Amino acid sequence: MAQEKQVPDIVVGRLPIYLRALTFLKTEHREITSSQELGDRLGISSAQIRKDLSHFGEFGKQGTGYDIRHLESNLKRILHVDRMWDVVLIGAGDLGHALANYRGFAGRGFRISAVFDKSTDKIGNEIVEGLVVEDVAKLSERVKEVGWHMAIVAVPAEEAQSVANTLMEAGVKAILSYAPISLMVPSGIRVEHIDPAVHLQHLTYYLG
Amino acid sequence: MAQEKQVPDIVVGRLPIYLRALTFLKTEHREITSSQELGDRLGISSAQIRKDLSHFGEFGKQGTGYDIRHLESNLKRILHVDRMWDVVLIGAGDLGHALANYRGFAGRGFRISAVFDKSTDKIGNEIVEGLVVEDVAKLSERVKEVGWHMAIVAVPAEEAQSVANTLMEAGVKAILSYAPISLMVPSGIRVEHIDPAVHLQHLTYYLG
DNA sequence: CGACCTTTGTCAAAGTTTGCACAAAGATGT
DNA sequence: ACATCTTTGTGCAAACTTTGACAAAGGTCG
Repeated sequence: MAQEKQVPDIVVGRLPIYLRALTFLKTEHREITSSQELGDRLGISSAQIRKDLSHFGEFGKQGTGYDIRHLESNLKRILHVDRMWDVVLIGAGDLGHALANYRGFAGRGFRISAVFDKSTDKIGNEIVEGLVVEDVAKLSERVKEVGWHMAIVAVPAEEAQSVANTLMEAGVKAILSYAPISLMVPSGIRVEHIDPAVHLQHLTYYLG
Repeated sequence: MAQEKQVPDIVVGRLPIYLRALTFLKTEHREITSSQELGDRLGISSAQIRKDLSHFGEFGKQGTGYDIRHLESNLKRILHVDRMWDVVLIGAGDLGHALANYRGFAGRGFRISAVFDKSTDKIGNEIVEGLVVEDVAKLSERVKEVGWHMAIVAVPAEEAQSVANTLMEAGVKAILSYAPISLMVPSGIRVEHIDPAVHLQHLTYYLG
């Protein structure tokens, strides 16, 4: 039943979680797992995991479960992270710094390949080995020249929409935004938002 | 219909987004808005916004819309951010640094009130004015003493589960984790995960 | 070999979430 | 004062998502 119909976005959103769990199991030198075990670890029902995976093919073996490396490589293929994506980062503040230095991207398909900021204090600085902060005024030009498809926005709320507009106009198709506003984008462009205060507020609701 | 039945978690999860949008409208010196306008800005249908809010009471006025300050203060009350929450941060790496320095928490109900790390290089450093990194070995003791209810975990994957266990054992009820693993927690404890690679992989699915 | 155990992939049912559509209430403008 | 416009809150139906259950397939072990 490989992708006859469009796969629900909510299912797609769980695949990276499954992939992460498989990579973790590998660090424990495990070779085989089951929907039951994955579900227990992730707090998801085993039926849901089987159903989700069934949208893309048959990866398991009855009576045994899933070969971890096999399922992992299939999920990487499905998510298109069986290649390396160059990502452009806008914002070289504390957060931009943390992202540029984050060691976790490489093993999961991503490389921060350029950093932009508007502050003259930061432009020209080598934020991390081999990565010099460029002037955001050159952003549009450089995106068109290099052809990046993905960007991470780590600028203050006031600047985020205008940076996003520049990126989209220059051809970027997917944005991960850390700015505490909801970016408005036309259909065809995909955005994900990360805002720690939103998550904390979701938690406090239940703290009564 | 104020909270007769339990409100779905998916609805609760949208409230902080609504709250953020209202705060943003205030920066534009707006006083009134409508479900239509909010929906357009957030990419959510107006009916959904009205329905979500109706779980908690009636906040709008027919023919007019919503008074921004009135709805904002109600949402703050509902989410329990009409007070300040002290949050303990574990991990004083680049990310911990960015979080400790983040100016955005204060206006939204949160204050990082202590930082812990295991590295002797970091313990004793003043990570930000008035906030000295403490030894994670003292974490349990200090949490029990002070009684924090919320924590942010910004340590490497290998240490995250054990830090979370310490926190829960010491009485923490809600955790925001930046570690790239799914924390296993008993029911009664709430966890939210932030993992940029997960979001990026969700995006690459659609980049074909 | 055969009995028994495990686990997948899938169907149908149950449960949840969203969106339409509209009455009621309030605004606006002549 | 009235017609017209706007916008809420909600009942209902449609769409979507999750779960339970099970046949089929494969493994284990005496």
